[in-house]
Amino acid sequence: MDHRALKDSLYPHFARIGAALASDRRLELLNLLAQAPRHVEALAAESGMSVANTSQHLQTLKNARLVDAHRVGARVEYCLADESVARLWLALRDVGETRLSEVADITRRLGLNDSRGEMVHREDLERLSADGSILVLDVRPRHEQEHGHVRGATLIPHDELESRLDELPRDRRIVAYCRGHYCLFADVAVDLLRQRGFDAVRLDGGWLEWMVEGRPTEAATSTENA
Amino acid sequence: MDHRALKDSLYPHFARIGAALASDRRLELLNLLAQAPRHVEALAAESGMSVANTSQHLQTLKNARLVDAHRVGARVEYCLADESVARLWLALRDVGETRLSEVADITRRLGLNDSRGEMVHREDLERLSADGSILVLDVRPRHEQEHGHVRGATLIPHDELESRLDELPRDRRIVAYCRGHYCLFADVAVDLLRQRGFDAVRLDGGWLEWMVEGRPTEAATSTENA
DNA sequence: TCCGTCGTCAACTGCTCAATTGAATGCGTG
DNA sequence: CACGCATTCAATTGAGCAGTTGACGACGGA
Repeated sequence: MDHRALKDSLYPHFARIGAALASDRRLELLNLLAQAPRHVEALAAESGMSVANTSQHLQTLKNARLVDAHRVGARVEYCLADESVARLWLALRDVGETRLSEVADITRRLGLNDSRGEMVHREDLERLSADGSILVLDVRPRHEQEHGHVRGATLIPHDELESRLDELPRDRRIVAYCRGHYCLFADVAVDLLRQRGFDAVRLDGGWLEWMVEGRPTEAATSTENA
Repeated sequence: MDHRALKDSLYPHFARIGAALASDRRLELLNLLAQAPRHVEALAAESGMSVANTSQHLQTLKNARLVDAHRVGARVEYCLADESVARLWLALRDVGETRLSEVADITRRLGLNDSRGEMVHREDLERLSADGSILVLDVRPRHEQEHGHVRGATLIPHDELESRLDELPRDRRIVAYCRGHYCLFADVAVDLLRQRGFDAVRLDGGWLEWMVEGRPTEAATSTENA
């Protein structure tokens, strides 16, 4: 039956997506783009690749329809195509975490477990933030904050934190977050804040997990997404 | 900082998983294994590959920790490693459906849209089944049914359906399901049942989607998973 | 309008992977 | 204890991808 033939013609298309995910460089680019759109040169700098190589990988991702590109003045800005792509990347990471022992080893050596006992979970954050018992602190780089952040969060990039401590309250717990599971900005921030006498913990996960779960967000100054 | 180096050493591991997903043959094997465990020869037959080739691809999947293998008598049975792998495969399919126009084209030519207006959604099925207003019918191959099925479903493999129509009620709606989104068993079954005067519709999705969402299931005769 | 900058394309090399064939391994059975 | 079957391994071929270098194209600013 040709139904069979048609159905089998689907798999090569899905395999195209798999092929796009088969390179560590491209996954790194996807991870960066999951935080905020960026132009090629920035992606090259942040990933440590040559511009030409970065461009090639971006073409591959674009052909697999995982990212979109559009010109902004002289530059070309790339962004994640869709929230389903972010979910795919999280699903891939989840399989790696649960199934690849090497990933668990590296995670342990990153010290990501040390503070595990003291994390606030995402489902609790909205309530705690709403009743004013905590302050939510975003310590990601500025342009990622501007592209979108947890609704109501205070925005202080990690490299400005030390000089802006006077903006933070000493009578409330501070919950810091950054890009996501493997990002250390929030851990570093929590360490600093504690040394200075603040009551600080990090959020379980980060912007990526928050957004994919459809929790309330806002961008720059205007509000979106109830 | 070596934190950076450690973090970057994660990506190659995730890319291993991506590489395992980069072949249409392997995705077909994964899709089959997502229904029920199988031995190599059965997988080779169902996928139309040589046994040696099938075995090689299974090794690749096993090295990426996406499937597990264990001996059963003279044979080696392969099964999906984890439910997170099923979620990954669904996430991949979802990106393909929303982003690849070719996939949408093929889906349309499969006629999967024709009956879309008449599908029962998964979140409604439990309720309808519990209060006895419908009968849930599983038309997948027998050994897939035995490995697990929707709790309370009636099990009639598609190739036995015509000869077992007397087991089905004429005073209740029948909701048929099969493997999942791209599987046609349920569509064929619904057509047949309607020709014979039954009130039949198909379920939106199938076993794969049902299981991944954690809905009630049972295996063979014994019950599990509340 | 011309120049400088940003990004892409083309060509090339080294490597990895898919599939085939044929041989070897390991298990259950007689 | 050896035979037979299911599966895996080894070796080979051809195709395809990663990364570099250098040239080209497109846009904004002066």
